[in-house]
Amino acid sequence: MTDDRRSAGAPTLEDVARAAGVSRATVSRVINGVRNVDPAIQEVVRQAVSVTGYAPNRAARSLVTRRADAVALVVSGAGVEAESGAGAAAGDGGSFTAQVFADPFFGRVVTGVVDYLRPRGMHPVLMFAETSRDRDEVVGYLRQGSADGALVVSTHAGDPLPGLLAEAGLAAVLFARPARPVPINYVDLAHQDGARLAAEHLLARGCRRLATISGPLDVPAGRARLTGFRDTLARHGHAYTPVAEGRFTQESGEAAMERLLAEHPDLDGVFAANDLMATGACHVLREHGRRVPEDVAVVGFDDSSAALACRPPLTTVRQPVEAMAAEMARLLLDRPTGPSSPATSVIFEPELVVRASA
Amino acid sequence: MTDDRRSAGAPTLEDVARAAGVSRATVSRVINGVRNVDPAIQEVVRQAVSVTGYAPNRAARSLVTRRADAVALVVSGAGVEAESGAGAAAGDGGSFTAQVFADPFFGRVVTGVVDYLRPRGMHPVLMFAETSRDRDEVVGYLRQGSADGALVVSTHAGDPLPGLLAEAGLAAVLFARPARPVPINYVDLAHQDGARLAAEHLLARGCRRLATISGPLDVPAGRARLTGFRDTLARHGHAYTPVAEGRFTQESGEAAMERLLAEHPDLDGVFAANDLMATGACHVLREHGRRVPEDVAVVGFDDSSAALACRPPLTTVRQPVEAMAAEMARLLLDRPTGPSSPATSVIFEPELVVRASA
DNA sequence: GTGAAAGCGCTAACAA
DNA sequence: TTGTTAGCGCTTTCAC
Repeated sequence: MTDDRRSAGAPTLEDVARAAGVSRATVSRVINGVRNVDPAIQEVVRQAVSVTGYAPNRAARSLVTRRADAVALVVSGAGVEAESGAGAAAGDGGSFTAQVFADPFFGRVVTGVVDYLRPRGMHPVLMFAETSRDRDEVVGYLRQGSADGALVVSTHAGDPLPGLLAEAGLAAVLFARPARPVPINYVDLAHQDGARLAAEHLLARGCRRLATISGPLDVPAGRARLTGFRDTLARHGHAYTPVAEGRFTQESGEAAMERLLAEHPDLDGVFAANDLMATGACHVLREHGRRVPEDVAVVGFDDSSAALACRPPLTTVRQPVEAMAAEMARLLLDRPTGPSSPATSVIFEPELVVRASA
Repeated sequence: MTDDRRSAGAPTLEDVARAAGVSRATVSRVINGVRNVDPAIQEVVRQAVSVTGYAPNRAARSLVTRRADAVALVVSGAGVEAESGAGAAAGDGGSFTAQVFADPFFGRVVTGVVDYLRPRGMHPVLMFAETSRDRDEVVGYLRQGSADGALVVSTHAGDPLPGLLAEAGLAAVLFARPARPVPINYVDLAHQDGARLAAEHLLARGCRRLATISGPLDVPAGRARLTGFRDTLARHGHAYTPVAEGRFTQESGEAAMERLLAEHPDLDGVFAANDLMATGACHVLREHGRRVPEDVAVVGFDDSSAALACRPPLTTVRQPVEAMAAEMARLLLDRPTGPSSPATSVIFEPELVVRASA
C-alpha cells in the first residue's frame, strides 16, 4: 500500500526517481539536459519517464526558476476610458478585440511571435488592454510572474501602457515607436522610405495628379507615411498633395476616397497608408466609374492578405510584419536582462510589391 | 539589516504579513476573499498590501491549488504530416498561422473566449497544432498543468487532436462536431438550418437557376451546409443543384465561381458556404460582367467582417461565433469536472442577415 | 477568528 | 558523477 499511494495524481519526479532507482536530482538533470550524467543512467531514467508517463509540473518549476516560459502578447487600445465592457453581440467593428482582428496585420504579428517562441518551448498569452483597468491587469499579470515579459502592439497614439510597463521595470518590447518617448525596446519600419517607394512608383508610372489617404495623424506611423509621400512628391516638383485622413479601416478608406474624389475629380493616383484603406478606395473608385489602374492607380501599404484579396490585387509596400514580430520576441528574451541596458530599437526596411493596381 | 533582507525580490505574503502584524494565513484569507476574517484586520491587511505593492506569485499558487487560471486556445490543422516548419517569409496563404488569421472567423473566436475568460481572471494561451509533434506538445502542455483545459478549433477533418485529448483524459471543448465521433464536449451551429435560410431567401427573391459553392466536403460543416441547401431546393422542386467545392478561402471561392459560370452561364443565384468564398464569387461575377444582385444574387455564410467589406455588402447567414466561443469556455470551466460526465453539445441557431448582395 | 506548520513538485547548492 | 537538503511562495488543514 505504502508503495503506490501516489498512484492518485500525476506522476512526479519522485515517482520517476523511484522507478529508475536514482535520486530526484538525477532525474531532474536528465530532464533538463544537464551534462555530467552517466549515459547508462540517462537511458534508465528515460525509460522510467516513459513508463510512468511523467510530465514535469510547470508551476513547481516556475516557482524555483522564476521563469514562466510564457510571454504576454498584448494589444493595447485607446488611451481614453472607453470602459466599453465588451459584450457578446459584436456585429462588426464592435468590440475592441473584434476590431483588432479585422486587420490581417495582427494575425501576422501572432505568426511571427509564435514562430520564434515555439522552438523555445514558450507560448504567448493573449491580452487586450483597452481600459485603465485592463492595463493594471496586464501589469499585475507580469508582476505575478505569470509571463516573462510583454510584447505590445498599440493601436492608438498616447497609449499609457508602455509607460506603465517601463515604470514598473517590467520587460517589454513594442511594435512601433511610441508616440511619446518611453525607455523601452521596440521594432519599427522605415515608414518614410516605404512611402517614398510608393510615390516614386506612382510618379514613374506617369501619374501626375496624386492624392493620399493617410493613417491617423497622431500615430507616428500614420504621420511618417504621409510625410514620406509628400516630401518625395515635393522633391519632384509637386508642391501640393491632397490628403484625406483615415483610421486604417476599410470603411474609413472608403469615406476618405469619397472626399478626395469630390474635391479632386481629376486625380489619377492614390497612395493609401494601408491595404485595408486601399481596398476601400478601390471600391469607391469603381463605384464612381473609375477603372483601377487605368484611370486611377492605387498603391497600398503592408502587403497583408487584404492586398491579394482586393480586385485588382494591390501594388503595395511590404512591411515584413512576421520578421518584425519575431525580432520583438528575440529582443525580449535574448537580452542580457540588465534593467540598466539602454533601450534598443530595430528598424526594418520596406519593399515595393508591384501587382495590378498601380 | 535582518529586517529588510527581503527587499531584493518582489514582496511575498510573508512581507505583507509582517507589515500588517498578522500571519501569512490571514493575509492569504483576505486576499482570497475567505470569510471569517475580522473586518478591522481585513482593512489593515489591505493597507499592507498596497504599501508593499504585493502581487501574489501565480506559480506558487498554482502549485498548491492545481489550477493554472489559463486555458489553451488551440487551432488545430491538418491530420497529415506537413512538417512545414513555418518559415518567416509568409507571402500569403503561407504558414499555417497566417492562413488561420486570414479568415476573420478566428478573431471572433478569440473575442468570445476572451470576453468570457477575462472577468474570471483567466487568459488564453495561443497554440497552433499542425504536425503530430505539435499535437504532442499541446497534450504535454496540458498534462504539465500549464492550462486548465483546451479550447480547440479544428480547420480540417479527421484532426487527431480531439482523440488524443480525450484519450489522455484532458479537459477540452471543440468548436464544431468532430468528423469522427469523439467523447468530448463541443458547440456547433445548426448548419443545415442556416443553408435552408439561404435557399429560401434566394427562392423568395425569384432566383430559379441556383448553384452553390460548398466548403470542403470532408468537414461536417461543409457537408451540412451543402445538404441543407440542396434539400431545401429539392423540396421546392429543384431536383438538381450544381456544386463547386471550395476550401473556405477567397481564392478557392473565385476558382469555384469560374467553374460554375463556365458550366452554367445562365445561373441567377449562388450560395457560398462562407463569406470569404462569397466575396471571391462576387469578384469573379463582376469580372464576367454580371451585376450582383441584379444578374446573380449571392448569399454568404458567417456574417464575418468580410461580409461588410464586400461590394456589395453580403446578404449572409449569421453564425454567432462570439457567443459560441464563450459557450465553449463556459463548458470547459463550469463543468462539474467529473471525467465521467457524458459529453455535452450545444447547438446554436443561425440567422439570415439581409444586405445588398441578394 | 487566527496562527502554526505541513507540504505542493521542482531546482540548485553543497556534500560525498 | 550522484545524492542530500534546503527552500521557491502559496494554501490549507488543524489546533488554539
